[in-house]
Amino acid sequence: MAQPAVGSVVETLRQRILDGAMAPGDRLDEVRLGGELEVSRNTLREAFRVLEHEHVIEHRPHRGVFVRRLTAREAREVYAMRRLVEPGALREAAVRRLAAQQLPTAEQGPFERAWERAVSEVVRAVGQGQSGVRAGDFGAVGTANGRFHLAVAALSGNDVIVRTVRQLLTEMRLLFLVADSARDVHARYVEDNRRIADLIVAGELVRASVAMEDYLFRAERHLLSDC
Amino acid sequence: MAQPAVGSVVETLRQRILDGAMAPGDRLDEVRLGGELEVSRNTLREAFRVLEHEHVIEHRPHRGVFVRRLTAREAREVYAMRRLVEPGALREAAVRRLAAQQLPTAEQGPFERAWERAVSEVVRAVGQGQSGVRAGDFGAVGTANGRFHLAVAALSGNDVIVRTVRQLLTEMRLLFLVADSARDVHARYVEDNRRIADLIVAGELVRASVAMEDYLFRAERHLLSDC
DNA sequence: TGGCGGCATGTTGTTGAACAATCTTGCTAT
DNA sequence: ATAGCAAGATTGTTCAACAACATGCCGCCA
Repeated sequence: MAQPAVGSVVETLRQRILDGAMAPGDRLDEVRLGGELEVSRNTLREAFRVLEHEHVIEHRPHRGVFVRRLTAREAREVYAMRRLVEPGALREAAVRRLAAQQLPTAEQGPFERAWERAVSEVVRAVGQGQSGVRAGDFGAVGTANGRFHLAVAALSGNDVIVRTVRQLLTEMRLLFLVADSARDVHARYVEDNRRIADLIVAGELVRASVAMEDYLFRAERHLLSDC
Repeated sequence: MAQPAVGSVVETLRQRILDGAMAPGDRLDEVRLGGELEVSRNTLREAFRVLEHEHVIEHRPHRGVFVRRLTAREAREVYAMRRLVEPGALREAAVRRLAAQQLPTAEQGPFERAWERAVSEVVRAVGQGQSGVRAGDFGAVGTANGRFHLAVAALSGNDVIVRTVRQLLTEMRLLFLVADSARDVHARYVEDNRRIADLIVAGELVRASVAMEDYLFRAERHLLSDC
């Protein structure tokens, strides 16, 4: 019991589902899964409660839990939400930076170091996406894309925003499981990510915000065109 | 077992906590609470997992679960998020209405009816707030305020937005448990709610969006001035 | 007197078996 | 073919037990 069991069960199941090991609509049998993961039904059920609240699974009383199946409508809703939060996070980052410049010079150093670290994570995610495209590894491209958007959200310095974006990105992965275009939809936008990252590095955060909104509009149209 | 037990335990505990029956920092003892609510420890633990994910309680491994204590920083973060989402929901509502006007006339009727219902819920919440103020019932004012903001979010027609706002409002109630100004902070803004509702009724959704953002800025300053 | 290690105690973490409640399936009788 | 029913399977919940961990107390040593 190095790590509490429920936590690792949650991680295992989430990864299995988001990696496509189980298809949307599949039922998760308590006794079978319990035997497979070597945990009791009670522990498994605690994990189910967490995943249900993450919207990864759906709980139908007395019927079991199922891998969530997202509708086209939900896809539109998630994108609409992302258009509010992600560009907003960049505007938040902009005012945060402005505010930092009016701090006593003693406190500007630590802030600047934290800022550079956050920006470098954005740049790193873009790099991973690019090398993923070159290697033809679309799974890696998808992972890198998630890291990019999470890193951008983190620029806001706002944990509430970050955890909301993380939630939305999880639901996006659920979406890509059923979308035919999932294979190349990420790859197609690696260049967009780079452009946004360039603006961030240049300190042009408001322009980055606009570019992000534009990207989200196009990505939504692209994805919804085939599902 | 008319209703599955876990669900009602979650509701009971959430209500108890948000009504102030337990103070932030209090520990929730598994065996004591289990005896009190007449459920087993396992059932109670499932409920804890849900409430933890709602950020109502905090789980410290091997130590127990505690009523969440929000910091001033988290308060700022929640307000920053609300400033992104709630005005955004009103802008979403604006484009949704514009789009509906270009629908075939056959489908405009149902949309218009649903819209009127949603608007009337906003107006009703304002009325409840006003009568709460007249009666001096601050608890009712707080409840009405929550209903108002949730109803405004619902105008977007976006469930993802609605559930995010619901989550944020829950955390707000946790905030008001410790803020001295909680008593009158809601009452002070009932007039703001009415003004926003008037704009919504008049179809001036973009102006309502701006008024909402302004309101959230002032409410944040007011609340943070004493905590 | 003032820490410091270590045991006693209480609480959480997890299990497995048990049973009730509910859903599903397939059969039967019409 | 279909309505209704019986049998089987699965979920919902409880209980008792024990392992793992945290905390506080007590005496020990300096």
